[in-house]
Amino acid sequence: MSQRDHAIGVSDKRRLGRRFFATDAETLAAKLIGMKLVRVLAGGSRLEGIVVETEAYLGVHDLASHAAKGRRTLRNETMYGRPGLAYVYFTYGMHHCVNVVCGAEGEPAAVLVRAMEPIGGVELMTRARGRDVATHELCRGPGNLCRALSIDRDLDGEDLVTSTRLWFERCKGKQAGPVVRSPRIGLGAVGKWRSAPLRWLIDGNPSVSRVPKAVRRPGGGSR
DNA sequence: CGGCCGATCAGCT
DNA sequence: GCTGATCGGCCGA
Repeated sequence: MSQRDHAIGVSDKRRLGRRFFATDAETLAAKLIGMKLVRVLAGGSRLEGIVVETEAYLGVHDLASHAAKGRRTLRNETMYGRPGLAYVYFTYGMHHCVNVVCGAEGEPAAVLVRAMEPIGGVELMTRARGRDVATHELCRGPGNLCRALSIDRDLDGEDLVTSTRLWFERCKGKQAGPVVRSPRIGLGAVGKWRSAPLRWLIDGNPSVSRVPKAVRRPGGGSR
């Protein structure tokens, strides 16, 4: 590993490379579950956690995608870039969301990182959230995750393969709970794309943003 | 320009 | 379950 990477603790062995991202959105959404996401702040502090929830946005034919029907603007330009770039957008006048661009360059596919279970830098994440929040809630939901990790449009276009500010690593260790699928969250009227099972999550993980009805446990209370 | 809407969240009923 | 907050982006006139 390079001197610079060594200085900030990047492990080239575990870090996900370009090849990992150069696949379709469904495959990547499934593969990212259980991976470690690392964020290093400007001051050098390291925040990290395990990805527990993702959503796939397939391409120009996916009417729920920002790039539906080939829509291409300044805002979503990154979606058309190389696999492994971070596509960060601002929405609802107050929230940011982070995606991983995948597929072939020129084809706008991406995976939205919806939730993460914090495993490092909890105090800094709590401070960034600016409110009293339980640890497992710090990165529960895409807006909360970006707030906790201080991710905004400044990181749009960041190359996760080479970045010293944001990247993914393979994570050894157990994954508590089976990976299940559900429809994506928060979509408008986009026909069949509203109900397509393009969301992946670890069933039973407390950092998942919303428990899908389809996998609610029999006898379990409402949530 | 004007107007509408959103890959959300928190707080209340 | 419902709704207000809050504003950049986008599209149509």
